[in-house]
Amino acid sequence: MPAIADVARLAGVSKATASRALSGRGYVAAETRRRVQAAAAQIGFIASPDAASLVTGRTKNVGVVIPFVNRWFFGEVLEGIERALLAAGYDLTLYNLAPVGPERDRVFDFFLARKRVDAVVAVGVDLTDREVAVIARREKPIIALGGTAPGAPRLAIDDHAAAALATEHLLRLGHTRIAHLAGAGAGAAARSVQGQRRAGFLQTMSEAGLAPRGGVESVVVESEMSLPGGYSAALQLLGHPGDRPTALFAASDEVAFGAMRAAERLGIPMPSDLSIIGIDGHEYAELFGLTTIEQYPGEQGRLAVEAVLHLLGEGDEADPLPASGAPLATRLVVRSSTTAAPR
Amino acid sequence: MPAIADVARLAGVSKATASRALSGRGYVAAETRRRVQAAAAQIGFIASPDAASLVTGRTKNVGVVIPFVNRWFFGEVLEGIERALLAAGYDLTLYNLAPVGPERDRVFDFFLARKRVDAVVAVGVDLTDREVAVIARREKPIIALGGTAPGAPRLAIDDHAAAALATEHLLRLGHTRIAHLAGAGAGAAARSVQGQRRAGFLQTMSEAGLAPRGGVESVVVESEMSLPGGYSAALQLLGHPGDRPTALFAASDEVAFGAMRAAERLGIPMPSDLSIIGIDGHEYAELFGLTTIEQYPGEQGRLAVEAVLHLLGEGDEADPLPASGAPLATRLVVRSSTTAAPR
DNA sequence: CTGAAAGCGCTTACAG
DNA sequence: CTGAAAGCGCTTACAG
Repeated sequence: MPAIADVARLAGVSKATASRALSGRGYVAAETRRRVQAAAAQIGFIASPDAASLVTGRTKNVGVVIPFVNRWFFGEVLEGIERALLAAGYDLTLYNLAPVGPERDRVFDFFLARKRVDAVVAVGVDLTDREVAVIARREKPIIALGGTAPGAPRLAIDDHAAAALATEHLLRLGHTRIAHLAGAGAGAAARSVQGQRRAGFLQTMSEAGLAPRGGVESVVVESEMSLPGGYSAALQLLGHPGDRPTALFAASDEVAFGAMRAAERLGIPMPSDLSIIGIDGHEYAELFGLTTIEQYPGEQGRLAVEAVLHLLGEGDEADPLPASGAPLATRLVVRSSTTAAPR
Repeated sequence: MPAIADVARLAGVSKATASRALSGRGYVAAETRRRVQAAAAQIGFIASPDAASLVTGRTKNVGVVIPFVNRWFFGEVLEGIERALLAAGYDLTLYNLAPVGPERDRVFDFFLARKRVDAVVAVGVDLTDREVAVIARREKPIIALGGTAPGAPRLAIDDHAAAALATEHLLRLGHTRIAHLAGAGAGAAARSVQGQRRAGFLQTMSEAGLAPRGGVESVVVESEMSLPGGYSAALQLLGHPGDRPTALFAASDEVAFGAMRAAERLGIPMPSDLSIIGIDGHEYAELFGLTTIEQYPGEQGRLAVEAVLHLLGEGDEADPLPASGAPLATRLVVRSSTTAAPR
């Protein structure tokens, strides 16, 4: 492995000059720079990032904390982050951790407590004060995407508004018996993504004078935010004899797909007897004719990286923190899964 | 940020002793070790991995090259790798790169050419000789999982055998008009995963005396290995008037789901008029009643890490390279999507 | 069992 | 514009 000393020797300059010529920082005569670059290319020199980190204090590495990799939203976000980071010459260190458990503590107390990353972006996870403190103590910026991190900049869609919009869409179609397939923990964690969606639904319903007679539990069913989760929740909800809802607002498209599957299984004609709307804009949504509130996780990942780089002082210092404050883009896309309420 | 010198001072020992006490390498009196550990804990010292790498030459970091994150197989593998790496105290640096393109070159010529990772595991990607050489020159071991890397240890299921088994299953059910929904490039890249599956299908068919009259193109359709890919390929295949196949062997479960969707759309009753089998054991397979050849990507990821750690000399040197040579586990799981051929 | 010294491969003031 | 020197934070022979 050639070191910078080898380059310097070959180019007939000092290590300092070689370093300046290669990094582009500091003055170097054009001719000298060319000679150094040629020498580096000739022996295949590539600077050791670890050695550089040691003195600059910058690792050019960003940690990404994410609970899933194999759910559409998370996978898209991750790909978006990776693409943007790579383009900026940064590495991505992945911390894929279960929502709770000993692994999570280990990631925060050991992995992220070291000086291996310059910043962390937390995707779809609610960080505790303690977890934020661990990272803040190392003076590393945090960006929360989707989830929450107390005191950290947050990039997210307005989940409450998205849920309200989805619910409005169903109301306008004349539905009154509407149920919500919520994410697990929606009732308990009010500020979480699933909590906000549930709240947006309930508020819109009650503003329409449709407070549920049987209590909230009669119109909100929680399940894992996945296709199988939606399937089993919908199976219970729709299979129960009695006042079956005519419309379902699913907390995610994957949950909606599961619900569609359950309705098929139960022989409920769609959309005539059952309308379904989701949130996400999943890549399969078009194929399944699912009406949904689209969001753009790949782009969200890119924005998160932009914010991170800004916080790290890369690029134009003058620019404000991108997307700070304003909620991220969403769009209602109406397809065949929603129609007028049966009469 | 406390450094090891701070710990040493507080514990009243030298940096060398502090280092030995904390790392567990070298002799340290039990009492001294306790004192050092207490001091480290007191000031929240955690060794800088970069500084350690510089002298040990080990980064405790593994690079993962993977073309997708958001396809079931790849997502599962990634989670399996991450879990195993974390457990071993290693970081995972993600290189999610498009199958071809300038980004790919950049990853190999810059990112992986540096001394930032100890090893790389390449998932579902066929590395060129040049790419392997870049990494080998840095003396970093490579493990290929699913794809191929010339000269590197390979972990994979026997794709040819899996395809043969799937085809056999359909043949035994009396099907003779069987088509294969292959992955893109299956015909061109014989040694790739999709190429092997295609070959296994064709060989089994011809051994059964069922060489296609219309040429290979009449029974093999290539598409992207995704649900939408399978959908559009199957739509073409099944929508065409004439001798419609009675069974489909899809190169992956996601392709199979797409085909099921296409059949529904075309009003073809399943499984009575059309049997479908896939490969993967996708988490949705059970829900959709899909017969498939299961594989276990999470476990495969774990095995890949085991192999990497072994190559890096961690753990028992005596153990042989895990799973070297022998193909990884698969299992035929019969569900409702396959049945006897219509007569 | 412990410490002083050297060194891993860079970059950055500081002189000149 | 360039070089000598110091130093980032560790670990590892080498003495003792």
